[in-house]
Amino acid sequence: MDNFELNYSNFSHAEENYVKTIYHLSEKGEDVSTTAIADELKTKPASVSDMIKKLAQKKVINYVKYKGVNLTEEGEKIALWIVRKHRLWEVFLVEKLKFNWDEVHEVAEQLEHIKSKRMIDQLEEFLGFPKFDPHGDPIPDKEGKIHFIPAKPLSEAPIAKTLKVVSVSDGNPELLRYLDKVGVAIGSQLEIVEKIAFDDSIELIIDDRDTRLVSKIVADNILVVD
Amino acid sequence: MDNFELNYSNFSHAEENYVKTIYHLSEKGEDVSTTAIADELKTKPASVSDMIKKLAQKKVINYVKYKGVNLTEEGEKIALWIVRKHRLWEVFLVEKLKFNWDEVHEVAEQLEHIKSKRMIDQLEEFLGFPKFDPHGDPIPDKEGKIHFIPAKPLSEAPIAKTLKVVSVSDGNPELLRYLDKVGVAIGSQLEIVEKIAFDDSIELIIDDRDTRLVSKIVADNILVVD
DNA sequence: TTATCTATTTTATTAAAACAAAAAAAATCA
DNA sequence: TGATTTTTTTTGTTTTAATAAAATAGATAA
Repeated sequence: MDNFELNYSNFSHAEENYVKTIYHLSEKGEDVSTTAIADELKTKPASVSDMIKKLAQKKVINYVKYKGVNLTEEGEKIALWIVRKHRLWEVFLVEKLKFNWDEVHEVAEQLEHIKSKRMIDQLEEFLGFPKFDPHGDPIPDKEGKIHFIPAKPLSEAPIAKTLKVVSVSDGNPELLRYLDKVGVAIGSQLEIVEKIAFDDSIELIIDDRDTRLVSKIVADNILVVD
Repeated sequence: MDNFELNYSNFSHAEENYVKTIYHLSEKGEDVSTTAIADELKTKPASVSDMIKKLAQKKVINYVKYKGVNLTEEGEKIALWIVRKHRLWEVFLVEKLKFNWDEVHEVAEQLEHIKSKRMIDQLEEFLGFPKFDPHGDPIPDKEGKIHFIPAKPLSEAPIAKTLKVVSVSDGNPELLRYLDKVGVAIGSQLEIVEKIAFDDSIELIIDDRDTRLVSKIVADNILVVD
């Protein structure tokens, strides 16, 4: 409580990455499998099995052999603390250092491991207490609270309604550059004209101007509200 | 030349710390001993012996058994690149995040290992191309050039002359807090009134106002020009 | 100049995090 | 259900960076 980070300074770089990955993978609610973690971290299931045991001992995950893992309350706190750092640094890179939104992820992956609660709280103030990162993802506050926007993927949104883009998947720079090209940004207005049943691609109007066809995979990675 | 950092991304955290330490220890000109490195890095001579061999293989140091080490040209470039990062981050922490000069070292030690030339060059621009860090140490430019000010320790400065503080040793937070208390900062004017031969302490006037007695060890860590 | 002391290096271990190969459990399919 | 496939775990190695203890080189002193 007092010093949010002191408690977490026993965690190595690698451990932090596992906790963060498990956090992201369990956003769907289910237990996370060994292979899912291995794929995400570009490592092998054997390595994951090992690390999982260690993290279970440290009480940051619940682990039942062969059944997958999920974060404990403590584990979630740690994950949110890392996510907070990651997203605040992303804002800094875009707002202050003129990075494009497709260029920040890799550097933020490094910066998120810097240990200094003081620095992050000051950074947040310096940035004017932003609520979202450059991709529209919410930034946990200093107590680790995070406010989710109830958005859905464009691929599941209703037809012929005015939609607003609230966030896009941040992991893939190519997607972000593609969105730049077609003029989709956070806050853009979209309207679905037609869903092509054959391949689930979507024809839409962007900001009442351009008509575009986007593939299902693109539509999956754009979150909208109506 | 093109990407200053890409060439250096083969270096681990630990290796970078060794190179940086050897750089600082060899500022006096002589070869650096195994024990000196071990003391500085709070590790054991046996560990240093191991690492030294690896760094010599990587051609960043010249190493003759039992005779100590010094940096090659390549090694010096790497050291200067790390120093550049460290000092720019220190400026950021003080100027933008309101850290005091005694609070920045530890965090900068972490930040200096972040690999992104782009970020550092942008950071430098964002900070207005500062030439010195908060302790008065010069910041290497993007080509790794560094401009030393020909200063000497207060303990070796002449008596009864107007002196200007150009830098102070950054490693010790307690010294920095002490200097805050007695009103010595970068740019302060000092005049030595008397050198006490018995213990080499120095009586001086600070900014034409306060008279103070400082110990030799303090005077060793304040660099001045006249 | 030999003996002693100190600094350095070598050797053998340890811990973290990874991997491949083998073994075991769970899931799927026929 | 039983057989096969897939997933997960175990076992045994590897690499990096550290350590302690032992061996050796260099410096110092008698």
